[in-house]
Amino acid sequence: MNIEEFKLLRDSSVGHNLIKAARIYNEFAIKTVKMQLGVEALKPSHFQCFPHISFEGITIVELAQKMSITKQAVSQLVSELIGLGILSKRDNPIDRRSVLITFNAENGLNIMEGMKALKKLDSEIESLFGKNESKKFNKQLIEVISKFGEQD
Amino acid sequence: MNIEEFKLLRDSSVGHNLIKAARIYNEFAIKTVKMQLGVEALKPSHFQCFPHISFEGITIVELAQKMSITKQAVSQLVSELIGLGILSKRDNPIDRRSVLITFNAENGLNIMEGMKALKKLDSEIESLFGKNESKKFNKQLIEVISKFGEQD
DNA sequence: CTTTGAAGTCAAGCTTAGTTGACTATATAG
DNA sequence: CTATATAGTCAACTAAGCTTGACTTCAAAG
Repeated sequence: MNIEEFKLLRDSSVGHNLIKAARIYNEFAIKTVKMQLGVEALKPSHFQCFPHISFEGITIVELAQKMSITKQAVSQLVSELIGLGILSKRDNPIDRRSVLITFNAENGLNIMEGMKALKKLDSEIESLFGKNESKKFNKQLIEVISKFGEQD
Repeated sequence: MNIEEFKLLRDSSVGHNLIKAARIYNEFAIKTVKMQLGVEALKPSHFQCFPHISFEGITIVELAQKMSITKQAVSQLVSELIGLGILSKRDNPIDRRSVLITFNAENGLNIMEGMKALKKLDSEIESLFGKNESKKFNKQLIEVISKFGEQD
């Protein structure tokens, strides 16, 4: 392999662009949602919780399993998010040791604004590519996930 | 927005899949290159150096600028990579304060094996999508980067 | 009703990936 | 020749994002 080959490889790598695109998109998304929620203290790690929080509620231990981190770490993240008014906790009627974590209903409007902001980002990708191409792009991402992924 | 809408949004988000695909691909790539290089001590942060290292050589300060971190941090990373036999240092003939960092020529074979392993991953994406679709996918990633990115 | 275990919390410590400040050696402008 | 600036290194510190271990409270099996 000579220098030119190396440069070509380095600059044309799909993998490299995949990682770079994700990093840039993620930074943009965090900035956008923070602005929409008006919560400057929101950290990247907080975002990892959201996809697993349902309106029915989820326990700390279940959340920890889904996020593949310890329940102690989750406990910390959740208490921060409750402090920020984003999540809330209620007793689990069928097991008084555990609690059910949900989005904070009183602050529901803000959450929805945040979700809408994310949706808007998604639709910006859609308008960038066109609807059909955007769907195909998404399908390709899912293929990459199942090709190289083990869990989830 | 009701529960079903929320779930749909959460699971179909292109952005979410972009981030997930990149994370999974990255983990897989690091594992693969580590195996090929036979260097268990290689850390994710080390990978950030490679795209900026040319065969002509680059100084610590230049590398720091490209990576957008301090020269002190780069100095640390580079000395680790030299310790691992991956990079090497030579005097800069036109400025004796600085050094030129290159890939280690004596260990060149291994580096090329690592590069080939990465290239193989790329070609696995290509064979997953087909050549034309793969090119389009790459072009779309570049569009995302320029849409949401500021620097680079 | 006792033992065993699971849910959650508190506190301490760890790793990664940096930053900041002080220093040495060399370059360069005047 | 001197003053100032730049390249690199060393060491100490910081922040994020965890883990580990000890503890309390409740559940559930015998």
